[in-house]
Amino acid sequence: MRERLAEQIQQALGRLLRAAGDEGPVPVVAVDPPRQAEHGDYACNGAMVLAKRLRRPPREIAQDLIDELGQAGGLVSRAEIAGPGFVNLWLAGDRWQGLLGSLLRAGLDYGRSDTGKDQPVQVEFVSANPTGPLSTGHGRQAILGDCIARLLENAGYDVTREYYFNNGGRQMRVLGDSVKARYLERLGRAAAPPENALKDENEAWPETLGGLPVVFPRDGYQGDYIGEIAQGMIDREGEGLVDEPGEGRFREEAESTIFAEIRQTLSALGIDFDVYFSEASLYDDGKVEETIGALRETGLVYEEEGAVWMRFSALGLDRERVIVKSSGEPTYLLPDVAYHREKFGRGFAKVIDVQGADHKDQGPFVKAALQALGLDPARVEFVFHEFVTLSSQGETIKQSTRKATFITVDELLSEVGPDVFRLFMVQRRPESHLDFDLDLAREQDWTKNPAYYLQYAHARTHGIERQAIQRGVAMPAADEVPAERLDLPEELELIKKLGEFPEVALRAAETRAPHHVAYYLREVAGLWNPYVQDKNRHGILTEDAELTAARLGLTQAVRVVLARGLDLLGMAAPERM
RNA sequence: GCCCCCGUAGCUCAGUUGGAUAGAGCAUCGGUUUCCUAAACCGAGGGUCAGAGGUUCGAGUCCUCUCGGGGGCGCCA
Repeated sequence: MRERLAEQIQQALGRLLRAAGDEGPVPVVAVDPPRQAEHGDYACNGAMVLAKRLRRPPREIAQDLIDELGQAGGLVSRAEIAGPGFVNLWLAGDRWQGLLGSLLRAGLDYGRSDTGKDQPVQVEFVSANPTGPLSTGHGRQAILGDCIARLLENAGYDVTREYYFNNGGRQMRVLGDSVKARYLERLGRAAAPPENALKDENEAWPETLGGLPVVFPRDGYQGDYIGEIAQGMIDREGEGLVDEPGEGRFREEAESTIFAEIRQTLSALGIDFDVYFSEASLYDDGKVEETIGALRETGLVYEEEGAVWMRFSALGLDRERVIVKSSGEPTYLLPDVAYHREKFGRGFAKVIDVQGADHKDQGPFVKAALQALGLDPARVEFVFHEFVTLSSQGETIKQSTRKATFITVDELLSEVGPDVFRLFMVQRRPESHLDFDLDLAREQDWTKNPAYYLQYAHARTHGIERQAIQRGVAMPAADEVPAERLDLPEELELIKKLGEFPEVALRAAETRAPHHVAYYLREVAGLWNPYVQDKNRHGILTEDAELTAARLGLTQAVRVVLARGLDLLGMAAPERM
């Protein structure tokens, strides 16, 4: 409806320009729902945009525009000039009610679009290395990535969810060494480092303690889960592994155990990945070697101090980077470039990498390297999200990754459940810091907890239906809703709001910003809940059968939008609570 | 020192890609109601949009500078 109106306006503006002898292109003008309802259903700024080109006052042009627009094919019932030259437009009364019919006919397809037309898109997110349980920051990324994927699917894209994990390199060696150290400690063959030395990097680190060697790495992983993995190995293998290197069985055991737990956590969040991609496979398949070769051909690779560098300054960046260390081991950057080459090879039209703010600096280097390789860097898009803090009683809960005193996703989930978790994690725009208010999240009162507020609004539509059935009234079929009977201001406002859903979903997809959906749902629920509650003025189930059918139709429409919106956020839409 | 993000009500945050009188939740204070879900609904107060310039019909939004917070600037990932 908005498109049709905008089109009419563009054409009218074109006629105005040509009449004034201006053959230039017609500028695209805004046709937006204004903040204030008194300003009409839509407002257009076209007159002000054209003022300079036509060298006439905007209000005069606005009048011409209205004349030219006529009744716009019956779409518009009223048009007014306002303020500096806005044209406020009111749609013909039955247009909104008509919207209700088309919404109901679309049903659960309402709000879908084919913008993506089956284009393959990859969303890569979480990608945490299997060195420990998921932290709240990973949790945010998991929800953000999954919601972006859902939004893209809703827009018709063929989405692949991918998890890239780094299972080579130093971190994994340290992980294996940490487990082995705990293994030896538990067998009485090594001493645990003193607490104060673990907590404070400036404390002395003893070689031996009570006659036993201290083998735990200085930068080892300190979480309790490390000891549990070690204990598991003792239970199964006894002392048979004392001569096994940390890099071997210990590393493997830790990786597989931790990774299984991560997948379990993701599953509890309702997230399924299509592909788990291991960095190691890039080496096994020769992709890393291939990439070095290709980079060398760009002429931007050189050797210095025994390391292999790439001249990124020639690509407009502020410094050079090492791609292969003097030890012969590639840096993180190299397999990352190889990984993106591999992604491109899989034919994705677009590759979206969701990453934490600490990776912000890396994006440009990957893109520059791809460009140097003759690949289109615009096919990669980075979505960076800021960090998460937890607060309670107005105070921030202190967390430290190194000391493993951070709150895990699992711990949080055991308190608040996946739906609350998801909503809280997706309520902020990615580039804002996110303060997770534990007290509000734990709140059971549905009027206070924003997640329950949305879900209850949905459950209420079912509550009304149950009540209707009890009274022998059925929900009306989509084509049998006498929508013209819905003429209360709050009903029209609600219908108008429901009509925004497709635009909101599409915009959220295009801007990779699921929080828009969360805010929109709050608005819908914020209109719907009071409407239902205010039964003194208007019950849903009335003596008037026709009016009741109309209001049940509205109930159904609200249910569709809330159900679809909750689904875009990956939240359950319960029928009762 | 350089780069990126953020700064909006007491608190946590939105702000439709530059539109009209800047919004929501929580908290606070008042009023109504006892219901299709466990109490809900209505209303009020609260703002120099960090600050200063600039761009233009029009700036919370774009540009420059300053201040404050976070992140990054490694042959870590």
